[in-house]
Amino acid sequence: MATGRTHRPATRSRGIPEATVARLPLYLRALTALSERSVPTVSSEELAAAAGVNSAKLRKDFSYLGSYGTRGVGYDVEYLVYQISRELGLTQDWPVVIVGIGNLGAALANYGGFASRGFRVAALIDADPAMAGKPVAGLPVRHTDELESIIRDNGVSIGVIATPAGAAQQVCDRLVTAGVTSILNFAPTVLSVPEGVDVRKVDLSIELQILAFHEQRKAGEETGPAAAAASRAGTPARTAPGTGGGKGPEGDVPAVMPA
Amino acid sequence: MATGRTHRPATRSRGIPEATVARLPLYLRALTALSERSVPTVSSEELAAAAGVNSAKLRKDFSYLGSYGTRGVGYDVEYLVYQISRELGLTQDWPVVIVGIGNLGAALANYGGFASRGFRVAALIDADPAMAGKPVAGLPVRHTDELESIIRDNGVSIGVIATPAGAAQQVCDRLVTAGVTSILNFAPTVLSVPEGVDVRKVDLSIELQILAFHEQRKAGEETGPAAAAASRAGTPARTAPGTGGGKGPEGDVPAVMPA
DNA sequence: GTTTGTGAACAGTTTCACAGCT
DNA sequence: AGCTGTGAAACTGTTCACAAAC
Repeated sequence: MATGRTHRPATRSRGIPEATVARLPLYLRALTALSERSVPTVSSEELAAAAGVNSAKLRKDFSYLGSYGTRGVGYDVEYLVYQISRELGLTQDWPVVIVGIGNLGAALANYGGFASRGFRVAALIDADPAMAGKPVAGLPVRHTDELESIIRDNGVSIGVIATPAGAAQQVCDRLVTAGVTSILNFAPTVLSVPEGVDVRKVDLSIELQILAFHEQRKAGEETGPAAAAASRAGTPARTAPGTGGGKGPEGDVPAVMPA
Repeated sequence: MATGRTHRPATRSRGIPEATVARLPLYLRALTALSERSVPTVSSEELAAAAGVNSAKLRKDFSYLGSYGTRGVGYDVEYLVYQISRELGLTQDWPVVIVGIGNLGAALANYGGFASRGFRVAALIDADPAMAGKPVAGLPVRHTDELESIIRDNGVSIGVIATPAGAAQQVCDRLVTAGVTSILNFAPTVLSVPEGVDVRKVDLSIELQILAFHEQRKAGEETGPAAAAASRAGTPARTAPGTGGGKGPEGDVPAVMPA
C-alpha cells in the first residue's frame, strides 16, 4: 500500500482560508488593471464588481490579510497590489518547468499570464528526442533525460505536467524526487505524491461534464426565464452565474492578452 | 444585488450538492478504468482510493444519487458507470464548438477526453481568415462569420472560449445570442452573461498563483514531517511572517507604495 | 464477517447587518 | 455623509460512527 499517501489539505496556512487564497489572484488581476489605468483608490463595491464577487466577501477576504483599507474612502490600489502580491509570494521569482510539449504544453509556454506575474519558464521538457532543441515560445525544448539537472540547476520548485495521462505519474515522481514540491497537473490522472507536495489539477473534461450536468437540468426543467439575451445592450449587465456556477471562484478581470 | 434582498430560490429541485457534482466525473473516470479491466464490483474504499477521495465522502456522494450499492459487497461497476453517466447527462450527445484555434484551441480540439465522453466537437471557429479551411484535429477551421449558423444548425448549447482575453466577451455575447447556454472560458476575463447561462472558468495563472502561495508557506516554516527537499539551494524565499502577532498593518510591511 | 447508507457532529464559507472610523 | 471591518447567523460541505443489510 505504498500509494496510500496522496492529497493535501494544506490548510496549515497561517490563518488565511483556502477559499480566500483562491480569490486573491482574482483581486490582483482586477487591481492590476486599475493600476494600469492609474486609478488611485477603489471601493470594495467597485473592486468586487470588477472581480466578479460580492463586496461583503471581498471585504472579509481582505480582513484576513490585515486592515489595508480606509473607512469612508476605500483601498489604495498600489498598496493593495503590493500586499496581495506579497501574500501570494509573487514578489519573488518562481522558476517553473513545463513537462510535455504537445499542443497543450506549447499553449502553456506561450501563455503570457505565465511570465507576467512572478513566474518564469525555466525550461520546456519533452520525452520525444525529435523535439529536443526545437524552439517553442523562444525556448529550446530539452529532453527528459535532463529533467533532474534542470530542476536542480534552476532551483525549480513548481512543475507543470502536460503529458499524456500514461506518463504523468512517472514524470511526477521524477519531479518530486528532484525537488519539486508544487505541481500543476493537466493530465487526467490522480497523482500520488508524498506528504508536503501540493498538487492542483486542471481537468478539461471534468469541467465539461459539470457543464453538461447543469445543461441537462436546464433542458429538463423549463422553468427557466427563457433568458433571451436581453441585457448588455447599453449597460454592462452584470449577472451572477445563477443556476450553478459552482465551487471555484467566478470571474476574472480584463488584463493583458495572452499571445 | 445592490440593495434589495432578492432571495432567489435557486434551489428548487431535489438537488445534488455542487461539490458532489464536481466529483462525479472523477468517480466516473475511475469506474471506467475498472470497467475496462472487467472488474465486476468495487468497494467504496477501493473506488475512493482510485479517485483520490476518502470513502466516507464517496458514499455520501453516492447516497445523493440513490442506493446503488450492495451492503457487504460493494458497487456494481457497470451499473454505477451507467447511473453516473446518466446523472451527468452523458448518455446524450453534446455538440460543442471551440472558438479561438490558437495553441490552446488546437490542444483542446486534439484532446481525446473531449470526444470520448458524450462530447462531440461540432466545429472549430477562428477569427483569422488565414486559418479558415485549415484542418485541425481532422476538422476544417471555420470563420467566425459562420458562428451563428453553425450553432443553430448543430443545436450547440456548449461553447468553449479559447480566444485572447480581448475577444472573449464579444465571442461570448455572440455564442449566447445564438443559443449557447453553457460556456467554458479559458480566457482570463470576467464574462458577463444573462441569467440562465452557466460559465465555468479555467485559469492557468490563478492556479499557479495558488501554488505559489503554498510554496511560499512551505519555504517559510518547515512544518512537521516532510521537510525533505524543501530546502535546496536556489529557492530560499524569505520567511513569511504571515499574520504573526496580529493583523496590524505594520510588522514587516515596508511602508511602500502609497506615497 | 463485510460494507453500505445516513443521521449527527463538526468544519469551512458566505452573507448579513451594523458599529466604528474617516 | 460614506465605507471598511467584523461578529453573528445562515448555509454548504466533510467526517464520524454505527445501525441495517447482505
